Amino acid sequence: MASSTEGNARPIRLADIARAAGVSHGTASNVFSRPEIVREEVRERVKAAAEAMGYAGPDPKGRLLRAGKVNAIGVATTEPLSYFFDDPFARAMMAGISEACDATGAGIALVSAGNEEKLAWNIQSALVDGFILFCIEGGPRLVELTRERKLPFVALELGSEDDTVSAIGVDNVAGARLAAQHLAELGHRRFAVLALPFADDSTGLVTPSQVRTAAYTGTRDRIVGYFEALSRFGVDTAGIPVYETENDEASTRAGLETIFASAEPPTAILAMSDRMAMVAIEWLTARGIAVPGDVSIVGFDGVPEAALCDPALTTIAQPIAEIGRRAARMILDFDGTVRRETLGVELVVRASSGPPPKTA
Amino acid sequence: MASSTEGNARPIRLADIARAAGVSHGTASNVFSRPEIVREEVRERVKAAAEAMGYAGPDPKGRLLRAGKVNAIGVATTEPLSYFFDDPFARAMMAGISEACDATGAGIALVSAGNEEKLAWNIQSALVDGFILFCIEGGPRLVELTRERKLPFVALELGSEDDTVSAIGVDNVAGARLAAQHLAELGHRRFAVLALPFADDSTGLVTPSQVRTAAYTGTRDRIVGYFEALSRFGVDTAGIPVYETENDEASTRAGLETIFASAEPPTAILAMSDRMAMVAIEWLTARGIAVPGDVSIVGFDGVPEAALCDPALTTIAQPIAEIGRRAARMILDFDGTVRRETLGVELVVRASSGPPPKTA
DNA sequence: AGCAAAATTTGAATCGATCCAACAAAGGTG
DNA sequence: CACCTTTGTTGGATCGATTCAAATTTTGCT
Repeated sequence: MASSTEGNARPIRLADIARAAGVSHGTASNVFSRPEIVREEVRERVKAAAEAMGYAGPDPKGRLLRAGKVNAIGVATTEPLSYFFDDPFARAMMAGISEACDATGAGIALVSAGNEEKLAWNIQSALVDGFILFCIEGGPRLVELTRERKLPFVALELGSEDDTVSAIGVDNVAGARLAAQHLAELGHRRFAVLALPFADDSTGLVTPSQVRTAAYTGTRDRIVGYFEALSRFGVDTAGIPVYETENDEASTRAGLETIFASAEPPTAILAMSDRMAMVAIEWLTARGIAVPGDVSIVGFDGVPEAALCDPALTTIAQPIAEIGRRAARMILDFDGTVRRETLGVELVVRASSGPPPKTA
Repeated sequence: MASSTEGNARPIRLADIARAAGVSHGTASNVFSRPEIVREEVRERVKAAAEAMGYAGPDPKGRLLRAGKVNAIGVATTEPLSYFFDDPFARAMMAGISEACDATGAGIALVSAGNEEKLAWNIQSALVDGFILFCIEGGPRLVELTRERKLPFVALELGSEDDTVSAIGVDNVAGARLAAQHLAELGHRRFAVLALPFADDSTGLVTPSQVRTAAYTGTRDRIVGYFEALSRFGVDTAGIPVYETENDEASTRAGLETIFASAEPPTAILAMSDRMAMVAIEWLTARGIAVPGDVSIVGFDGVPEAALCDPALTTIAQPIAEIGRRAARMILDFDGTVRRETLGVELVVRASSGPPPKTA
C-alpha cells in the first residue's frame, strides 16, 4: 500500500529536471551547488521542477566521481565489525578518531571481513579517502592489501617494522619495562606472561626462538621490555612461562590453566592487554586466589574499564584516544610523506598489584 | 624522501593501462572484474602493464557510478560520532547491526554532525544504500532530511508516529507498565520519574500538558505506561515528579537534586534509560542513600552494563541487538514497503529494586 | 579446405554529476 | 550609439569505470 519510493521507474536525474525546467544541465547543477549565481526566477523554476518530479537532489555517486574526495576515512580490521563496538581498546581508539572526524565533518566507514577474500574486496572497494588499520591480527596482510589502494593509510600499533608505512604507536619496550619493574620492586620473583599473538593463528606456550622470530614486533617488544627489566632484578627470564593468546577470553583462560597447573605458580602476571588482565582477575578470583594478595596483575593499554573492575587494574596506560586523533588527522591532512610516531606510556598503579604473599 | 605516492602526477586510469597493453578498455576492465573470460596471454600482458605503471586497481568511485550499489549502510544520529562508541545502548544496537552487515559483507558508514547544516550535508552526501536512524534527539528533523534522499531508511525507537516511515521499536507502554507494576507490587507508593526528552532542548520538571504534547511519542508512551500501572494501585499520578533530562549525566544529576529536595522524597525511581538509572544509583549511593534499602530503581533498555553495576540494575530489557539486526536486514533486503515492527520487552529483576523502607 | 560454433575482443553508450570557456543579454558610460 | 562591464546561461569535456551488442578470431569437425 504505502510505498516510500513512489513506483520504481528509473530515478530522476539532474538532466531530467533541467529539461523539464527548460534550462541547461549546467544551470540546473548550479541551482543545487551554487544557488547564488543563478537568477532567482530561474532558480525557483528549477526547484519547482525538482519538487514536482520528486528529485532526490544531486546524487552523491555522480558528484563523487567529479569531486574525487569522499570525505570519509575508512577504519579497517580483520576482526568482525562488532569488534569496533565491543572491544574496550578499539572503542577508546574510535572515540579519538571520531573526535578528529567530527571536527572536520568527515565520516567514518567501517571495513572488515572474516575471510581473506572478502577482506580484499572490501578494502579494494571501500569509498574512503584513506585508511586507519587496526593491525591486531593479520597485520602484514592487511597492510599489503591496503597499500595497493595507493591511498594514504596509517597502521595503528606499529605492528610492523616496515618503515615505508606510516604508523602510530607507543614505546612498547619502555611500557613493558615499567610494568615489570613495578612488580619486581614490589618484591615479586616468579612471573608469567600472558602475551598477545606473535604470529597468526597460534596459541600456547612460546619458546624463546618463537619470540625472536615474532611477526608482530609490538608483541616482541613488550616481551623484550619485560625481560630486560626483570633481568636487572636478577630474575631468570628463561624460566618464565610466556603464553600466547588471541586476546580473547577463551585463549586467556586456557593460558591461565596452563600457567597455574605448574608446581611453582607465579606470584605476578604480566598481561599484554587489559582485556587479558581483566579475564585473569576474574579467573583467579573465581578460584579463590586473591588479587593482589596471592597474585598481582599488571595490564597494558589503559582502557577505561580497567579503572572500574574489581580490584581496579594496575596497567600501562597508552594515550589511546590521542593515538586515534593523530591517526585520523594524519589521513585528513595527508601530505604525501610517511610518518611514524611513537607516543609515551605511563604506569598507572591501582589495586591489582601489591607485594607477593609472605608464604611464597 | 620516502613517499608513499610516487610523484604526484595524475593517477593512472584503466584506460591508460589498456593503451599501454594495446587492448581496448573493455578488455582491460574484464581483466579485473571477470578475468576468466579473457585469454591468458592477454590477461598477463594487461596485468604486467598495470603492475609496471603502478595501477591501483579499478577505482571504486568509477565503478560505483555504473554499479549503483555502494554495499554499505549508513547509520545516522544527531549526536557526535563518538556516541556510537560511548553509549551503551548505541553500542549494543551497533553490535546487532554489525552482525547483519558482516553476514552479507556490507560495510557501515557512520554519519553524524553537531550542527544542523552539516548534518543535512552529511546525510545528502553519504555514500550508502540506505539509512538506519538513531532518533534519540532531533528525530523529526533527521527523518525529514533522510526522506529527501529517497533511499530506504528505518527509524529506531518509533520516535515518531508518522507511519509513512519504517520503524522498529518496542512496546513502550507495556514495558513501562511492567516497571511500574513491579515497584508497586513491592509496596512502593511514592515515585519519581527520570524521563527522556519530550521535545528538543529542554530539561526540568514536566507538566501534564507537556506530556500530552510530547514530540517524542516513545517518551510519552513510557509515561503513559508508568501512570497506567500506578493508577491501578491507587497511586495519585498527578503528584509524581517527572523530570526531563537529556539522558546524560549532568541533567540526570540535576533531576535527582530536584527530586530529592522534596519534603517527601520518593522511595522508588522509574528511569527511562539504564544510563540514567545507573547515574542515579551512583548519585544516591554517594549520598549515603541505600539502593534498594531506601530507594528502589528500575531502568529501561537492558544494556549489558546494567547487569554489572552495583547493585545490579532491575530493568526493562529490550532486545537491542535483535532490533539492530532487523533494522540492518530491512535496509539490506529492502522491498519498497514501509514496515513497522514492535518487539516485546521483558522485566529483568536484579538487585536495585526491593520493598520500600519500613519507616517511610 | 570449408564452415558452424565457441571464444575473445572491440568500442560506443552509460552511470550522474561538476567545471569552465565561450557566449548572450542587460546595464552603464562618454 | 558604440563600447565596455557585469551578470547569467550554455553545452561540451571530464571524472573512471562497466556493459553489451556486434565484430573478429579460434577452435572443432568433417
